[in-house]
Amino acid sequence: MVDAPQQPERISDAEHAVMEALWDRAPLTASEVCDKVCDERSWSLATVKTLLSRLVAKRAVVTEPDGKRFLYSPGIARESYVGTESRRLVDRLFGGRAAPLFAHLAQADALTEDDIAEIEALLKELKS
Amino acid sequence: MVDAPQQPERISDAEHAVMEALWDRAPLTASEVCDKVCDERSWSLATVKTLLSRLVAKRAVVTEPDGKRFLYSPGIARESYVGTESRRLVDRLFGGRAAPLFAHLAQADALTEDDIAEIEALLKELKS
DNA sequence: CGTAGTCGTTTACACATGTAAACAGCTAAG
DNA sequence: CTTAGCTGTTTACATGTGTAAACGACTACG
Repeated sequence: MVDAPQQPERISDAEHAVMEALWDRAPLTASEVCDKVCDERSWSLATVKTLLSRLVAKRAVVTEPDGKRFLYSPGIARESYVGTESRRLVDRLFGGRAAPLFAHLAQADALTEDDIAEIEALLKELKS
Repeated sequence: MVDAPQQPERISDAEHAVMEALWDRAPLTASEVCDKVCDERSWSLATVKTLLSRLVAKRAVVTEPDGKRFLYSPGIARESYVGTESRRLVDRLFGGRAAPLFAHLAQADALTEDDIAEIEALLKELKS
């Protein structure tokens, strides 16, 4: 084990868009990834290739050879990424407590009727 | 009005630490800010001065002359910053909906008993 | 009156990020 | 066989960020 712990390296905004494409469907080739993201963000294929390389370097994306080219797949679960990022925000802005975040969203009218209903349901489940 | 809309410029991680100091108490001099943050992050006064300048440039911090030096105060409300950042996260990771964020926190055991109780109370209030 | 300390400002420099062109290798079509 | 078209890799360059030293102005102590 030369490489053991490997705390998750930070994924940038642009890189994140690429990850989303791969989380949605994988494995994909570089140009397939581009097809999925390039119109939205108006990137060139070159840009996507750079981002993919960087993600591979960070081990956030893994490759598998397919003939002469590569197929790219996520190297980390979306769950895990979302977890780290949410935790980061809650720690930085709400002292690590989730309730103040919730309070803030409520106060900012960021909660729809549906949100409220769903959260209520989840709460009920948590107490069972 | 030369300058009207001014969408909030991004505040970096290090800058954020300085903002927290000023949100906690203001106005402060540069070295007072340093006193509050420099041990935690082991920064030099020089670093704090740089961060303050950048924040002033971004208009996230405002200055008021006090004799020969400046007193620094937040130029944006913490509320507002927290709002933007929370929104960013919810948009990027949860499709703009708050319920999935909540679901995620619940599933990741990031909710304490107290959180749950508080959220329940808030929900009750929302429905009144 | 010099000089040590304290301000804010300028300059510095390495690394991250956004964005992409250039290049080298290979394959498929003429 | 040449060449157009894909690959992935290398190189590029501007801007942002973390971190700080250097500098110039001023004040207060000796």
